Amino acid sequence: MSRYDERMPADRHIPEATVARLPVYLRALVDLAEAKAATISSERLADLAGVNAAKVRKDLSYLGSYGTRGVGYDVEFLLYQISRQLGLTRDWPIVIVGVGHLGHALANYRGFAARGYRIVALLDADPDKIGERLGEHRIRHMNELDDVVRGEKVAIGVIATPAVVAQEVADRLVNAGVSSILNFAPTVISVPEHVALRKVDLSIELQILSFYQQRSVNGVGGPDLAVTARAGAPAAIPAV
Amino acid sequence: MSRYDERMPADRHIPEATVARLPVYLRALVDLAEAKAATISSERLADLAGVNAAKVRKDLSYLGSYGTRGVGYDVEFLLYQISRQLGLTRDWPIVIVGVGHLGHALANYRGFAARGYRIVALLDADPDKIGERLGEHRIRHMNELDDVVRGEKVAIGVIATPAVVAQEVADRLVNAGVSSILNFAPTVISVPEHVALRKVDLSIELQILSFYQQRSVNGVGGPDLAVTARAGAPAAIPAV
DNA sequence: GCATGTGAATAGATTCACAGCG
DNA sequence: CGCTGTGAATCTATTCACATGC
Repeated sequence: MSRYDERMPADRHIPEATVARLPVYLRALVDLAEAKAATISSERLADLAGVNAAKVRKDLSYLGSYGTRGVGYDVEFLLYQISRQLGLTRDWPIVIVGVGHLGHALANYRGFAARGYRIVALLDADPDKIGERLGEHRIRHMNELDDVVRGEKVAIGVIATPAVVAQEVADRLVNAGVSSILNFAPTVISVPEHVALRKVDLSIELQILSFYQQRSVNGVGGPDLAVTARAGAPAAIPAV
Repeated sequence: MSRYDERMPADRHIPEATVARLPVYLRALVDLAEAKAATISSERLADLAGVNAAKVRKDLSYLGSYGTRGVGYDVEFLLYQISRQLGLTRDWPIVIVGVGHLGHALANYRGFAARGYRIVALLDADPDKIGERLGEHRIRHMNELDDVVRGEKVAIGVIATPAVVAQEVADRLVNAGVSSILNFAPTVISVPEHVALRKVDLSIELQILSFYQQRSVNGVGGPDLAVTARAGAPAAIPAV
């Protein structure tokens, strides 16, 4: 803490596109910190994040004037600021609903715990799965959803069920008090305005690729999906 | 075929944001076709896709003038046109590299086969896994990557390895001739210009949610992540 | 009459280019 | 001098609103 409260919050409005890139910068900063780098320039951070330097500077400027002209950004300081913005300085209890292959993968994903996302329950509707152990969790029945969410003050729900039940699960999560949902089910779900929703859809990503693939074969002007060379990188992940 | 060649291709430039929505429209159309709907208005399709009607019309207009004023769009016809644009009328051999929990989930994901994405090989570097059966596949060793890609004319590679080896795998895929990559490894990878790249990053999505979650708790203006309202919760029809 | 298709208007994101400052 | 921070310019996407045509 100590040295980090010198400068203050800065609650400007941060553009959505910027928010989506903060986790990428964060990851690069974690690597840099591990490599004992003290400072980093926008140029180099841009390389690591696969974007260009102007974008890095503009993005970071929304958080505040955290750099030093002629020098760059202090790695530890920036790391802390971005973590704080992303809410990673606190603990986020989450539930995963649907423990099929994907649910399994999510439950085992180490990137969650590492960032403060603590799985408090794995829920499934299949009686055969109830009780099954998975890491440090036992799979519990869907009808415990309400108790778990309320009891553990779960704010984020992850849906990894089949498409048919996804909307129903979303409704139950929202009713129980969840206010952010990450949906992996391959279907559109709708939630009330006050609930934040993001989706991850595997087959959609492939379809986007085959669109451009096909185009490039046909010689019709390619996309700008490709990376700028061997340095800059990924393209925009469209809205959702 | 027959009736579908009446009108022609229309190779306008299609905006990236539009391309990303076509698979969503497609899924809605598949459901509609199964439900025997003959035509669909932009209004209703918008509901099913979770967007607004103006966007649907603008998006579809990039493909051509495929609707009928006063009536709407012919479901089957539009279904075909979008499939064609997305390259789903052909077969896409893909390889999945990295068969951990996520790779398993991907290998078992039914949405791939359904759309013409045919898994031709599952590759892993871990000797213990080689030979293991998984659905109709045996896991093969990474060093067969080149042969498989060339032999089966694989255009799309899926990376589901740990972050540390992702760049190396990407390089090998590109060298072998793959020209589209879907990256699930939690790291930025870079590829040559002519290769299309998309990424799916689970922990980034959670971080984006906790950003907004935190903001809403603090009362700082929320995002527009949430869906329009409670409007059209799609009809329950499995598929996709 | 009714829903599409589309120019025009608006909003949002990216990039440029350079002043400002350590 | 070097690198940040940021207005201004540009590019992309969304939304509006209505003429168009079945």
